[in-house]
Amino acid sequence: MFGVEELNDCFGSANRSTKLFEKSIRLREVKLATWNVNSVIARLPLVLQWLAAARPDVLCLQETKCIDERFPKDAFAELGYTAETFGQPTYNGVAILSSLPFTNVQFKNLPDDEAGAQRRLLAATIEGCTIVNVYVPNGQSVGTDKYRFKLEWLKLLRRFFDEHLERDAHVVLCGDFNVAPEDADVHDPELWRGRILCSQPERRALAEVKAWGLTDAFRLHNKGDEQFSWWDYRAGSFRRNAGLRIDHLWVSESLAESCRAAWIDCAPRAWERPSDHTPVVGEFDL
DNA sequence: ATGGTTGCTCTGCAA
Repeated sequence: MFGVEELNDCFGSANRSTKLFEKSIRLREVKLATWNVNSVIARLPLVLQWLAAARPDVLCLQETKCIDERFPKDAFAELGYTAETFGQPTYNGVAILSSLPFTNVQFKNLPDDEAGAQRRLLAATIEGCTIVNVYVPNGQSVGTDKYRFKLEWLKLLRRFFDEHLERDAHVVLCGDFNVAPEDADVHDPELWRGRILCSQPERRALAEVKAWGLTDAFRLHNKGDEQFSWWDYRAGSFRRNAGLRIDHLWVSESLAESCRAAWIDCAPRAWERPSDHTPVVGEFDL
C-alpha cells in the first residue's frame, strides 16, 4: 500500500531527474563578476591572475583610469577575453571583459547625462543578458557639489531603467555603487551614520533604482554582516576588516530566480599591490 | 585617530 509520503518520494525523485535532464540539454551556467580595479594598468597582473583562476564569463571593471587606446586588450585576449572599453585619462572609466560574444553594446553613459564628461556607465548584451556596468560617483562628503551630483546621477540611473530596460528581460546592474545599502553592510554603523557612502539620501536614491525591479544577488545567498567589498587603503582597514559593502550585483526577477550562488572574493584584496576593492561574483543557470 | 594610502598626474586631487 502506497502512503502519501511514498508517493511524494516517487514524484520528488522524478522531478529531480527531469531537472537534471533539462539542465543537461538546456541550461547554461554563466558566471558574472564586477571589480573596481583602481587603474587597470597598475592592476593588470592581479586582474590576469584572478581571471585565470576564477574564470568568470564576464568581468565588469570600474575605475580603469585609462583611455581606450591604452587599454591592455591583448593581455586579456590571451586569456580568451574580449574587451569593450569606455575610458578617459586619470579618472573614472568602465570596461566589460567577456569570454562570450557581445551581441550588442547599447549605451555609453546615461542618455540624460547632458555633460557626459565623466565616463561611468557601459551597457552591453551578452548571452541574452543586458549588463549595465556602473561606476557611481563617490560624492566626496555629504553636502558638497560632488554629493549633489551623486544624488542626481542616481536619479538619472533610475530614469534610464524606466525608459530603456524591460523588467521581464534578463537585466544585470553591477559595479561600484559607492553606497552601503544597509547597516549590515557597514563594519561600524554608528561611526559611519550619516556619512558619505552611508547617508540616508544616498540610500534612498539607490533604493529607488532597486525598486525598478532589481534584487541584490549577494543577499539572496548571504544573510549575515561583516562581508565587505571595499576597505580603505589607510589605517590598516583590511587587516581590521573595517570595510563597507559598496560593490554590487543586482539582477532582474528572471535572473534572481536562476541565481544559484553569489559571493565576495576577498582574496585579491590581500595580494601584493591590491585594489582597495575586491570582486563580487554571481553564478546563474540560463 | 578629521588621520591614514594609493594612483596618476592637474608634484594636487580624487578616492
